[in-house]
Amino acid sequence: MTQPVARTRIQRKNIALISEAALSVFSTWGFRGSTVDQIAKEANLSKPNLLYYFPSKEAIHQHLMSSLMETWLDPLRELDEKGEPLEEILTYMRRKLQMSRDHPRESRLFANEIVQGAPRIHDMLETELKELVDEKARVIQGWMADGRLAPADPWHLIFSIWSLTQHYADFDVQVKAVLGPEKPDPFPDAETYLSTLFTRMLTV
Amino acid sequence: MTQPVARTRIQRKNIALISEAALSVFSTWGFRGSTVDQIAKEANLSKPNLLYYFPSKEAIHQHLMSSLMETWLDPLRELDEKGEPLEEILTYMRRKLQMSRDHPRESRLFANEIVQGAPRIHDMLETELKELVDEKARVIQGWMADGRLAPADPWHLIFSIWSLTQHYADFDVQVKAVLGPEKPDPFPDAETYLSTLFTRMLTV
DNA sequence: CTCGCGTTTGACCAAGTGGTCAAAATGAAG
DNA sequence: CTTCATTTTGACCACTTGGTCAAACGCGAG
Repeated sequence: MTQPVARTRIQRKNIALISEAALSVFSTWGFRGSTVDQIAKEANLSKPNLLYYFPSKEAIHQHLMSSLMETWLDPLRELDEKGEPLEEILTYMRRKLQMSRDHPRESRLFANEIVQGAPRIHDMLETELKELVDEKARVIQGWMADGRLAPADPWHLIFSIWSLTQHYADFDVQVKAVLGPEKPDPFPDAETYLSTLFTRMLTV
Repeated sequence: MTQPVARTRIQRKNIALISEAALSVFSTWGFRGSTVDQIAKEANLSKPNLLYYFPSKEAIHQHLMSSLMETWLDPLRELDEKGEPLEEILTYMRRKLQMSRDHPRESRLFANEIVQGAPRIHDMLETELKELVDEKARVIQGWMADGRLAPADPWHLIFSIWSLTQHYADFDVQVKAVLGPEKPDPFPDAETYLSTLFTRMLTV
């Protein structure tokens, strides 16, 4: 399944260049709205040269998606059954918010893909993602059953963390337009607001 | 500014047909990912015939966006200073959730546009949208100052209502994939969850 | 019935699309 | 400094794209 990683220095460098460029382009225009020329130009490579490293536009996108799915799910994986429940969930929320701040392009790449029906990652959602969410939802359910968190649907709780945190990356233009130029960085306020929200929601 | 409305029966019918088709196509593929051919086929018109009613792909998109922006903001406009605060906000949330259920394509159309940097509606966001949000945020701020709602940043409160409700339209594929086939309609649970969330958040 | 205006269309175009290929340039190992 | 595999490129291709246009169609008022 997994191909042997790039050997030569040049290969490593160019594959990294292409990934970077493709991330920018795909996250801005979506798959169908992006062109190989755009990606090549952004990576400072000629189009045939780019296609020497990846056989097709599809392949670039697949490469990006699978290498990103890993890191994207990491924060949820770290949610620890043995930790203090509220603190675990607040930490998860903060990690996700941090990712929206530090990796907005990655967030938008997923957003684009999913809004447009996730044709290229639908399987991953139904297997890998579903299994992880189900597992963690049951952990949260356990905490609630033990009276350590106020009761609520744990699946929708997870959805709400995703939607609230990713909103600040995916809809960043809208957030900035509404808050205006005197509030160029919404993240500090967002963190305060979201901490309050989930604390009030989950405190017994 | 506003063109005289369609005169003949045929014009009305075809403009409606095109709008319908364009909504489906644009909301699924984004602006750059959509083609005039697709829209024409979806509307059962030939491409030149479609371009007889709208001068360009851009024009169709603009027409859609401006006629939608209206209805999209209506629920927020109805938030009434004189009403019972918590009830007003819960009603707003429910209306937005209802729109996600009943008009997911409209929601995705906006999502696509904004995720991709809102190049065609940026002005509207900074003027029309910002003014409305500022106005309503100050109303909410007043309620909080009067001790009728628990304190919280009203702008981020509005963002959170948007993000949470639209999530069920925009990321519907993901939600359905995670919940699995035995839970084909997430909306009833979503409404319960969100009602609880905002009640706990805002009750003094 | 027929005339004119609104409507529809097939054929067409230039530009852009994803992708190929043979040939040229370049690097690293001996 | 040679040699050979790796890397890079210009030219090219078939197809799709947004958009045009002249000609044909058809509906309703007189």
